[in-house]
Amino acid sequence: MPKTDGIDREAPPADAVRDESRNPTIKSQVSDAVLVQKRRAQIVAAAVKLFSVHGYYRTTIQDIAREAGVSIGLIYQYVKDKDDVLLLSLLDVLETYKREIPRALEGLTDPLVRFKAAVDAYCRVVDSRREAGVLNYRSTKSLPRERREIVKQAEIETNQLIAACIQACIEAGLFRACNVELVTYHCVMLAHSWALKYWRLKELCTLDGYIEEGLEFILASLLTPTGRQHAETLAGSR
Amino acid sequence: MPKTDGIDREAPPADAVRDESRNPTIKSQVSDAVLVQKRRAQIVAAAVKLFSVHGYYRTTIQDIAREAGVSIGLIYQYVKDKDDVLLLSLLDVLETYKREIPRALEGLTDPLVRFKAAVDAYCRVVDSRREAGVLNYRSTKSLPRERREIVKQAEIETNQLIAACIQACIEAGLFRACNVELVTYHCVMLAHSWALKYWRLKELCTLDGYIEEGLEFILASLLTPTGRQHAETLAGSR
Amino acid sequence: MPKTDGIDREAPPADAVRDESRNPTIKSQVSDAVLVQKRRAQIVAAAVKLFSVHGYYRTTIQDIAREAGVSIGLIYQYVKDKDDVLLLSLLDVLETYKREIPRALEGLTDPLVRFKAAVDAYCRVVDSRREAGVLNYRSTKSLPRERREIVKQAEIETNQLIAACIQACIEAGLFRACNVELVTYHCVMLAHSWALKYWRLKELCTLDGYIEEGLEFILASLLTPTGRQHAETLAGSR
Amino acid sequence: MPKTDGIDREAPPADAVRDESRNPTIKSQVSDAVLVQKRRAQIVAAAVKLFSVHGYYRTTIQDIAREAGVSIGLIYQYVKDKDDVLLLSLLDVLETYKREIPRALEGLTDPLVRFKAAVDAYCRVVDSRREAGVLNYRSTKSLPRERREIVKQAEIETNQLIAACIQACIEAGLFRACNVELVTYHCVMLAHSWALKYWRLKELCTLDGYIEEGLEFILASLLTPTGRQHAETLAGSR
DNA sequence: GATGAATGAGGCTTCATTCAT
DNA sequence: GATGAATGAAGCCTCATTCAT
Repeated sequence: MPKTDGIDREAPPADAVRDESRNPTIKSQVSDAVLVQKRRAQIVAAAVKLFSVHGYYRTTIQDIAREAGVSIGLIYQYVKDKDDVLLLSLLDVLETYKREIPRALEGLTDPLVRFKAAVDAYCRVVDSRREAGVLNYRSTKSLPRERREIVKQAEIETNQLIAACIQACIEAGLFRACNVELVTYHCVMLAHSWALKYWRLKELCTLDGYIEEGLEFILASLLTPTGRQHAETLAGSR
Repeated sequence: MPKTDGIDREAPPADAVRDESRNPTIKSQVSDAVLVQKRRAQIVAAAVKLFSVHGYYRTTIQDIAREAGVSIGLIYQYVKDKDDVLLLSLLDVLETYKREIPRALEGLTDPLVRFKAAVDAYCRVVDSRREAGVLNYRSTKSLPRERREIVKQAEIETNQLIAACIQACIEAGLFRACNVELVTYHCVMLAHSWALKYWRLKELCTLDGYIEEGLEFILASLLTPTGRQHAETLAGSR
Repeated sequence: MPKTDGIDREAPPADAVRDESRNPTIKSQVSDAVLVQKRRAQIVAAAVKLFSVHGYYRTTIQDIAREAGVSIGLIYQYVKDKDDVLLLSLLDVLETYKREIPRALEGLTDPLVRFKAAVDAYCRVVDSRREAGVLNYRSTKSLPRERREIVKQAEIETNQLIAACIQACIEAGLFRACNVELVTYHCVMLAHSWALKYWRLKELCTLDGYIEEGLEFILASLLTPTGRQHAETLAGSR
Repeated sequence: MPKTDGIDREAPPADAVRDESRNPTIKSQVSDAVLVQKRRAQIVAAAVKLFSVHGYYRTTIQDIAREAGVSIGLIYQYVKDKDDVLLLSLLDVLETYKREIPRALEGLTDPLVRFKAAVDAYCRVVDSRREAGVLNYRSTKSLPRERREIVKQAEIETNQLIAACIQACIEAGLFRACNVELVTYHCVMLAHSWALKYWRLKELCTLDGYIEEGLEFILASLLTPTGRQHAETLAGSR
């Protein structure tokens, strides 16, 4: 597990590894790597948008082609299946998480600050692509088992970003010893719930309020007396 | 049943209203109410099972008919649409929640005990129909808006069962003042998460451990000093 | 191998066995056996006609449906695949051979007469469904290996009808000892060639002439002196 | 009709005529004749191979391009159509026959020897390109009528090579008078059958045995008493 | 009330062909 | 001359729904 500030140094390699292990699974008939990148981005952008609104099954390849401004045939040069488009789409969303959380941590060193920033960032990325976030819950099961695993793996990797922050807090004596991955899930579900239950939550509080309240909830259980003091200091100096 | 101010007095009527407002939307060509009840149960049982495993779109009416041991034509005598079957199925799952939670509260009077029992029960019902629980997340959006509302309404009503317990604890001075419905969602998502992330959680802890840890998490934030004392007393007397 | 007059007594059972072993390979979603029989006959009749004229790949399921006067969907209730339709079609043609040759032998007892009648009948059935006969040569390879085997098996069984006649002639001392199955193929190809090369043969001779000349060709090589005498006696008494 | 040794003198012109009448129908966008020749050979070699194995319709232009080691676009510079590729492929096979049979006759003068050599050669070329030989039976009908005629014409020309030998035997008094072209077809089908029924024949005899037996079969019917004596003399002197 | 055969619109996917580079 | 990315018409097949028995 990374220490206080080693997190963002660890993440990129993990990212690279995932990418390496993922792209081979989806072969394109086109060899030009740059073009593949570009076209797939085009296709996925359209797909995520449509899948988010209408769901996987109600969205046709025709729809995606039209939205992306390309022909149906073109899609099939960059993708084997409609399933492929879904996989790419789901991964694209998870990718966003993995890109944005580290960005929010840049320059931050205090473990508690980093933890709060990470959860805050997670909630905000989810908010920024709310429908897309729900997509994972709706459609992952539409994938064949093997591909489902790829998605799960990507989720676990994103979770690591949070887990590392928690771990750092524990090691700094700010958090009590706890089941790190389980606590991570509490944080993850806090973020996801915002998207999953947005239809109701939006009537109960603002995103800011939601995050603040959620963090307090989590911290109440995790902070050690030392951690609590540290938190108050931070609050005071703000 | 909670005391305080009548929440439980609100629920049953709500139930009745929901039922009244629901069944009329799904008309059967068959008039004999008992038969309708029986046939629908048969159909829904098959549907929930298949939807849970294969998803809504991958399950055909033919599949459902075969699983239910009836003919295709029969299904269309008790249901207008494939959508109807989905709605009925989703409501059936929510129904279970609404049936089981009150059962777990029977005979309990202490507010804190009731709260814990409610959350515990919720987690356990969800666990008992894990796949079915996920179904709501996967397929609710496949429903036309109007019907989606019915499902949301049913969810809100289930939430009331938890909310009432929280409210009671607050009124008994055991919980701090809080946004009741928001906290309810924390509890609800605790239960739902068990199903949604079962693939990973099952490797991190047992259901018992999950519930216990989850409750502690929530209580850490909610209990007042009084509540904390009360909780310790309860633990001691156990 | 059947004796002089046992042939037609053996064929039917063989037929039955093949049928039993064939139908299970093609499952229908409809259970009513009579209806399946009727519908398949309808579909196959249309398919053979169209395949014969336009070939397998140029014929669409739509075409077949239209020709058969049924809907596309109906076809798929009696057949799994377009491949299935092809298999059924090919077998249907072979079936005709297996039905017509024994019919031509009914009541005939003299081995040489029977042999000539068998070859004659074969040539005439082929002529009666010329295009369909060619279909086997054009399209059998379009079938997956396993199904190709079924067709080959059916061909071998048809060949047995000829082979039995040859065998009987040998046993009666009319034909010299020879590689029965190989000679059978000469006879079979005589018949098939009429269809395969009809475009040219029809300008060289009539079917009657073709058969007569072909039989003479074959008999010239096979008849023993005894056989030759017997043949002349037959010719004289005619 | 050519005499004893005029055959190979006649063939080339016929060849040239056919070539003249064929190539114009298939226009290339490339003008350099040598290059056209080379590229087409490359394309056809790949096509024959793939068509033989997978059939015409299951083979894509992409497959052919890959097998030939050229681009898709290049193919369309040397060919108008996929149909064109098929025509070229079918003719290529027939070409082989027309090249190999005369080669087998080189230096032979005795009519009976020449006849046997011709049939023997035909059977052996067919054997050497068995799958390709079958291709003509499978795919000629996939061609539009006009082009089908070109293929038929090419077949008739190949037949002439055999017909000439038969004619020579008749004129030498070795064969009885007979319908030369019809008998030619018996010979042609003997050769073709080896490919068409190879799946079964290969289990009944060797190619050598097949040819020998086949020739005896044919000769039994054709040889005059003189011819028969001649044949025995040849056999004795061998 | 129950059945299940029949329908056909609509989706996914392939692949011959074109054309800009 | 050569390339291969792009196109989109067309085919196979599925499956919700109907209706005659």
